[in-house]
Amino acid sequence: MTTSTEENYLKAIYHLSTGNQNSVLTSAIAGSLSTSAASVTDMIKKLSEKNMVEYERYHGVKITRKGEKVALSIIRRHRLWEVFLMDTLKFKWDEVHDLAEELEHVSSDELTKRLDAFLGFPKFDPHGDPIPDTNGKVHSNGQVLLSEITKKGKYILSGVNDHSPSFLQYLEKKGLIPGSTFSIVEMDEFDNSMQIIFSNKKSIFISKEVSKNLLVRSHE
Amino acid sequence: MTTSTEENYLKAIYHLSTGNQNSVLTSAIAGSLSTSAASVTDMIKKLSEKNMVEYERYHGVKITRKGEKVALSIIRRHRLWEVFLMDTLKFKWDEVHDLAEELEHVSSDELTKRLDAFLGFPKFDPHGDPIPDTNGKVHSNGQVLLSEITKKGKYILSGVNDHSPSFLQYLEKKGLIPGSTFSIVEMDEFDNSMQIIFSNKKSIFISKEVSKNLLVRSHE
DNA sequence: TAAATAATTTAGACAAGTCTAAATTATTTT
DNA sequence: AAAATAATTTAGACTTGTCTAAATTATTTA
Repeated sequence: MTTSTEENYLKAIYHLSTGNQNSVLTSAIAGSLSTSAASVTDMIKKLSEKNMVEYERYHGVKITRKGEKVALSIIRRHRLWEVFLMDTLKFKWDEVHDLAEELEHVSSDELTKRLDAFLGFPKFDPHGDPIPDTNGKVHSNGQVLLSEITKKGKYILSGVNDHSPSFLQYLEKKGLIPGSTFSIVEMDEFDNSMQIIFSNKKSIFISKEVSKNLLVRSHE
Repeated sequence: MTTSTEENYLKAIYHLSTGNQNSVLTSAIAGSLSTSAASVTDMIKKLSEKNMVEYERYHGVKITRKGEKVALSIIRRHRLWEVFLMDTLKFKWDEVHDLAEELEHVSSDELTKRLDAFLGFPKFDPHGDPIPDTNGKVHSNGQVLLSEITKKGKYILSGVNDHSPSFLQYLEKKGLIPGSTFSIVEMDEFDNSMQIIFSNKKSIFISKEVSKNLLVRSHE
């Protein structure tokens, strides 16, 4: 089986892999998990032994299908618990991430199955991120990073990539909540900032720092 | 703070203490946690450093008020999760113990508080055991071990001390579910077995092995 | 009460996961 | 393409929790 620690490494590697065809570098994993590069190297060897990742010395790792399945099952649990914490226990969206981080490691497929049923088989978590299904498939959902978008138009905020309370509180203050729709008014080539306008005519500026953590879908 | 392992030791020591004024012996803890006496000695020293137990070499430990508070807060979480698993997720009563054993270590007082409110502030878990309140008080509830009872009469099954699936399944088969009422018909001095009869006239024998794991209250 | 037995503790080792500092390999700069 | 810099790995150590085997202390038996 997998330990909680292994699961956290696999999640991090999975997240760093998406959108990105290349190998995931040791330093990226270390940064993401706030640990040392040396520790990452040790764990990578262990995961490689278990065929969860393909490891090439000095060149990072690629997650295997087996490792990806483990990662997706943890992400599935995480997002279901987030729905539970918000919908059932009425936590706020910036409070659920850390708790879900603990609950996701309770290892019972039956529990996950029943929780899913109780919640009414939700397809997205409170941050708008899709919940992988039992077979480890994600409804990719046409999501793109706002920072990658090149043409103006109407978009809907469908998810976030940074789940820290401070970021979520910032978004809320600005009116950027999953499901909110807006149009891009202007994009600045130099600093990659953009100006957007909501349906209520309120307009705000968004820096690259922010837009690279926002997932959006085209709206009509 | 306390680790999951420390919490499990404190729970075990607390349970072994109740009803029993004496010190808890190393071997009893080792038996209860299926670990070696040597490991118990090591952990006891650590808990003693933290003033969770009073330790006297070769003579076992007594739990302190501080240690007891930690134990009761874990037991509170455990029993609330059991209620959640049965009432909300529809697990059977012999399936909830092991899951609650994992969930109880998720450390958030806010989570416990909201779970409690969501469940409607239950006072007993599905096995009939009382749920300690936030201040670490247990409504002792007049419970006595069936094996300690000396006079015949009517009793109500209010809890169990063995939460293993096999024991619970055995009880269910015999009709012994929390809340069931029965009268003691006969008590055998030699092997400490007894015969009881339910209100529906069905009668069964109960061995000492079983009665020492059943908690009852006098019924009128 | 002395000998035998049982319980407990100590000593030394191991596994998982972590760290810092030093050595190695890649990459970038000039 | 060699030198400088950056990234990665190795070496060795530490912590938590565990174990077995040996030594010590308590308890029981005769």
